[in-house]
Amino acid sequence: MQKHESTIVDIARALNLSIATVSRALNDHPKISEATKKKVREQANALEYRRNTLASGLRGSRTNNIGLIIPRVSMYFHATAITAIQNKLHQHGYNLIIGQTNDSFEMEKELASAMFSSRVDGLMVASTFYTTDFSHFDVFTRNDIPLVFFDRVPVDFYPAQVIRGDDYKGGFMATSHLAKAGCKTIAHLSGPLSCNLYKDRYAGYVDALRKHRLPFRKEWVFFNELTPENALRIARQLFAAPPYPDGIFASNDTTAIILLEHARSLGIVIPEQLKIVGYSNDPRTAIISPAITTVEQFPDKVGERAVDALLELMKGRGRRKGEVQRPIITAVELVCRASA
Amino acid sequence: MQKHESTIVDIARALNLSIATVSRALNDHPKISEATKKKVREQANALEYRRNTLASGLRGSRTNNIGLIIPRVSMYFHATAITAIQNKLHQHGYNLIIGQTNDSFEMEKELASAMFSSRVDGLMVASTFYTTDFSHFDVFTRNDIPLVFFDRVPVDFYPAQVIRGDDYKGGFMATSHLAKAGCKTIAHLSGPLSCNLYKDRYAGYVDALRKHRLPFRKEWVFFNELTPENALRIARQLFAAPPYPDGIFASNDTTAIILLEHARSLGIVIPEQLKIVGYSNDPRTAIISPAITTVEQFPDKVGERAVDALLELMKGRGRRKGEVQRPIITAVELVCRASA
DNA sequence: ATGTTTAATGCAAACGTTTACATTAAAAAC
DNA sequence: GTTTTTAATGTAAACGTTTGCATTAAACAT
Repeated sequence: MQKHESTIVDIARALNLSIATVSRALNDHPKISEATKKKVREQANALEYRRNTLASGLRGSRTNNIGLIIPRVSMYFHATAITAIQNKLHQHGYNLIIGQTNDSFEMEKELASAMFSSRVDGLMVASTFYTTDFSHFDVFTRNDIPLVFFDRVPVDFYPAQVIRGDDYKGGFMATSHLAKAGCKTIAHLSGPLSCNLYKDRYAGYVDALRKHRLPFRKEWVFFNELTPENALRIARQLFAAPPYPDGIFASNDTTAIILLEHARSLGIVIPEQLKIVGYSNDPRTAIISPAITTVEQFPDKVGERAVDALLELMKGRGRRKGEVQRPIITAVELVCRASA
Repeated sequence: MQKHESTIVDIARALNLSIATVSRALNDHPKISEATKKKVREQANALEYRRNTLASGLRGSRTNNIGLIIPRVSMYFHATAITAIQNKLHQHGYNLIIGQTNDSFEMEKELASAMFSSRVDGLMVASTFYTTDFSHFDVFTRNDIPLVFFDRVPVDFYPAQVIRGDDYKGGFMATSHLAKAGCKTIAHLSGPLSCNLYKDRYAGYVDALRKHRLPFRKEWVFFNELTPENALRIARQLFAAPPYPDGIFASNDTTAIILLEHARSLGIVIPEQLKIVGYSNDPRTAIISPAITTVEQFPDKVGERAVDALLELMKGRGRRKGEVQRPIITAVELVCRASA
């Protein structure tokens, strides 16, 4: 057996055909006779031939690889979205290259460059919390490579397709739910407003307060990154001394869980004395007791819509150059549980 | 500005140098003068040049891409492992290409082929539950492409590096813990024995029973795939009529959680009347009440060890051809909580 | 018979790098 | 002042495909 990976040249030699014919046969070109195609396919099998996608990508300027830049694959929302994305892309014959930023802006820049280097056919991005400058993606737009942002998207205008959940509505529903349940003093744990998610949820919170004629008090709103550490620190601060809030809208579930556990440890009874709403419908919220009311984002739908949008862009590539697409906003849903 | 992506040819033309010199300059070749390197780097920046990794991979037969084949990126263990893997690979200048099998054997074959096609420099695999034939990976071993299996690994001999947790010990510790806590009748929800994980945990279970002189009863051992549906079905079956088991060792946490919830709904008091131990230390086990005793597998360590092994293989590529590496077994730890 | 169409295949260039093997020019050695 | 060494750069082939443009041979039309 030959020692090197077999190529179409090997097949051509074995069958005494030209490499052009072999290439066409393998690509099911209409002008190649069925007999030849069959022979070629059989020989290819016998030699365990696999197309070298580097060579074919280089020549044909098409790699069938899609890049995905994402903060952390292990977060519930993203893990679920990835699954949907990968499945759908695979159906259409694409592979997925995943890069993880760990919410580092520098890493995001590096990854964008690396993705371009490997000539992905398209790129999907959920940016870091701190990305406000998106110019590292210019190389994609300039070279007309389809680019979609999903979930974490540019706050200011950037010429690329955007798919995101309806965070304003989510924030509004969550806060309204607390208000309707009788809460008078609703605190909000937001994240940095540089991120569209928190900005929109916060806006929903503010408007819901106004609608229900509840006071907005800035000492009950927090804008730190929603790490467990920060959550615990703020929980301590909130419950250091009365008056306590009687409702909390936390902009993510991890934070909601920590708040709940901390309040419980202080003997505060939930939902009687304190109501809590989280965001994302992380599996843990269903299991903790009392189970936490939260906002379902349908990460799989978001992922699928993002892929749809990307495929659409790839189809129309070249034509609609520079055309501005309007953002796609996906539905959210309040999941009512015992905590509120 | 030019319309096409810029290449080293563009740089060479702009500086009136040969493309060879430019290539060497960009690769920091020792024989190129500092002055030239500087000029080249500046021009590259100006033109927003990015190396085309297809071309360089084709020529140099090195892509800097590592493939990862995994059942589901959203499972806790794997999501965590991926994060560790990706971070560590990135430190060494590699990108990660992830393929998800959804535990389908057919998909695994397809993905293996696709990974080979894109000429990954190495491949990491956690196989499906049902993979017993590993011949679709032969193309890697035959072409001397580093291959490591982790977590879900071949049960029978296969000539590739293996990294796995100490599942036998995990099963043994879990069962012993129940026995020491006074359980006399310990059921075990295992998965299909075609998978090393379940096979080893089951073996640990059996040996622990023997050591503690407890009876083994085959009607209290189950080997179905550990889906939520199966878990619920078995839970109903176990508690349809007395005698009930007084301890259960579930081979995964999802199953343990469902058992716990079902038992609770029947009014069975945990841990007094029934003790439960799970496997994996899924975050949900810490949050449910009572919190579930489980086995920590340190997925990040497993991932890192797998990367270490892969990097090692890539270094020594060619030399130790055919040499058999012995499996690496990583530590596990019993996490004692209220459920047992 | 000769010209024309059609079907099947072949030739050779191109994609953007890397690298073995020159080549050149300047410096060093004699 | 010739030869030798050294440093810097250039030439051209190669990696494995794809594809525009032939070419060939057979089938058909005149």
